[in-house]
Amino acid sequence: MQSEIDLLQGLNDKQLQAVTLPHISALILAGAGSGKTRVLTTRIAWLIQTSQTSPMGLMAVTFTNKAAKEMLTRLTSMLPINTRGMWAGTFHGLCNRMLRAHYREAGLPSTFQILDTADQLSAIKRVMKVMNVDDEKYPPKQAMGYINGCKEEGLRADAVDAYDGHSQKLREIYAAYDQQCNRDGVADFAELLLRCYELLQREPHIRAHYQQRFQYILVDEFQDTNRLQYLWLKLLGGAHNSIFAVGDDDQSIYAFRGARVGNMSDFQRDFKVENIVKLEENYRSHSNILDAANAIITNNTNRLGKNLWTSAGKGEPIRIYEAYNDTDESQFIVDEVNMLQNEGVPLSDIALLYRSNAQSRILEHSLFSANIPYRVYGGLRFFERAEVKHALAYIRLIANANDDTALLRIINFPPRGIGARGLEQLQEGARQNDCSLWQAATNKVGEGMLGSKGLEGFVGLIRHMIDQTYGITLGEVAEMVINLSGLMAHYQNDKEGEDRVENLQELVTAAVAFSKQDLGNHHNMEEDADLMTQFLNHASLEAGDHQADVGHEALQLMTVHAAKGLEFHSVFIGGVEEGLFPHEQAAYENGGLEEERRLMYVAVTRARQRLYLSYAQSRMLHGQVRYGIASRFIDEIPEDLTKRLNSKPAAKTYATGGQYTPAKSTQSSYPFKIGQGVRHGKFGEGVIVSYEGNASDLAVKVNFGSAGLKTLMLEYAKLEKI
DNA sequence: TTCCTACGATTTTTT
DNA sequence: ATCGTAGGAA
Repeated sequence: MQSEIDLLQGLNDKQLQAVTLPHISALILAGAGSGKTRVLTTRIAWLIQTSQTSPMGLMAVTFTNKAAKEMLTRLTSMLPINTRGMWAGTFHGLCNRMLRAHYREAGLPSTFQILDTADQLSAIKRVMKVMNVDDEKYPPKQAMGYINGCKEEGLRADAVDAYDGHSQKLREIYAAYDQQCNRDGVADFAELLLRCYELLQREPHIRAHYQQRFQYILVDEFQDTNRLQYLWLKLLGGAHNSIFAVGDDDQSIYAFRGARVGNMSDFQRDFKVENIVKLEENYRSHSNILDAANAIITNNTNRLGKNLWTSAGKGEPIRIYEAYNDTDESQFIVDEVNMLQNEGVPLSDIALLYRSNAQSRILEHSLFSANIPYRVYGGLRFFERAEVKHALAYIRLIANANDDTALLRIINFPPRGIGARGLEQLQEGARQNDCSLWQAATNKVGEGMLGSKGLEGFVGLIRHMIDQTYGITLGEVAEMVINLSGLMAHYQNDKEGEDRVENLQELVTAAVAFSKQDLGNHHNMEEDADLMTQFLNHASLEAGDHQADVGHEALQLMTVHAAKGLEFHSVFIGGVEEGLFPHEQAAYENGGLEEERRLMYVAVTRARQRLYLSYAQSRMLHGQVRYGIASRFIDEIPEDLTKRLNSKPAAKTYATGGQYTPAKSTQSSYPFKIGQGVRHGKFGEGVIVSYEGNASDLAVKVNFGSAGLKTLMLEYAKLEKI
């Protein structure tokens, strides 16, 4: 057993202060690269080692499975404890666990399944169809956003305000959707949190149980919590427990999905936090990089206030490159990457960051031509792939035949002659008897209805599968399902189906691995759902990681969002242009620009040694040429921290691209930046949102608020800066 | 039932 | 440009 001294060794004063705080609620403002995870894990280790609590007496909450895993890994390297059974995980994972343990009180079947986003959307479409809602007027995606938004605010349909016909209809859809989920015995992601919150609120003895148990609650990335998550924490934190919240308001980049930075100040107020511990010493980057990051973020208002510093030297200047178009930009990046490689920097320690995924294509193209191995993060995760979801849907039906979402996914896949009419009859039957589609199907088959051969086959198949399941392992179940369902044969016959066949095999492997890993995991009988259900949960809650992990020897390409929490020797940020970064869409949103700036702050602070910023005078976007100017964020970096790799815009001629004429001087083409406030004779005051057209025929899109969004020819509009 | 075409949208993303 | 979806034709 290591001594306390060992545990605390090497911490700086602030870190030490944070780690050894007494049993009070505290807010740790942890800047980028300030050792946040270390503080969090050391705090846990210290609490346990000094016997202030046991591994069972605390709860640690994170946003991603990756963060949870890393925390536990580090913890076991500090203390020889078994972390299995510890309440450390994501909000969703922990809520799921509570709901499983108290499924009766929560009003859920013991085998309830979790809908991922795609499942949820199809469930909503289904409800809307039953309700005969015009999906032109109410796009299902929008309805989903509405429903999730409400749930994340902690509101059920009956508690939501509806002002007009439109919102009343949405509320109706919400109510009907919840009803359908209840009947199917399924819960979407937001439902896990809301139902758990309601459970704790409604059942005093359950609430008391957990409040007594979790005397210490630790929360990571607190700035990303939404309202419901905060309410949930508040409920669990109770009156006597301590919540140790770690976060960084400057790195809040998820407001668009409901994160409320305001939770940080609410927390201070509600939990009477006296001291905020600020971790400002950065162990990652040289000071030029940090100074640039500080200079950028200073332009935001309403910050809790924090300034990163380092004892490392100034380091290299920030390199800025102005490309004349996107091809030039990616070529520049390729050249520099080659140089870095020659200098001995491993490819996996170099990252190409961009604001939007669309930017990766051209980079990939250049990298491919230059034979540089790269890895792009993002896209579909393993458990989200169609073939995997199909196989899982069969398993879901075995676990809970009332799961209509699962049934609809595979009732006719692989094709077995159940077409639209047959399905409609089935749904009608289900509606009349107010039962699940499966029950309707068995009824129909039981009655010996004619003309439903396909249906008969399907019901027989599922029943057969259920029979087969008894007494075999999870891996064997997976194997049995992909074979009996015909999925495997279907993809084997498809000449494009090679990858899919592999993924199905991989699913069997995953199932086998899961049951092995799970063998040692049966401590707690009360929350011991059967293995199949656990595996399905695992598939929904951990669809696989989007974020980079142990890099193979490949260049790392990802969005800035995906780069949060990571660091690299060298970082390229591409497309640092007005309209792209900050993104033009952000100009519409309240506080959108500040979030973009925080995003830039996150991007900049990923670099240890070297940082490149590049922008292009023109770029292909949505099949059209767009002209851009350098992002305001570049202007916000003091000149003396930067080095222009090519001379400044003015009268530059481009030797590399003789066939192109450079765009006009940015000065004359773009009198206004995106986001600039303007006044118009007729429409009043507005904000420049984007540019359209080419340099000789330039139009601006201006958001005039009440007067709406207008596209104006710059030449005639007579706009005035305000 | 399957395949093709036309249309629309297209910031960021975890669970 | 390009991708996914929805709806119609073979």
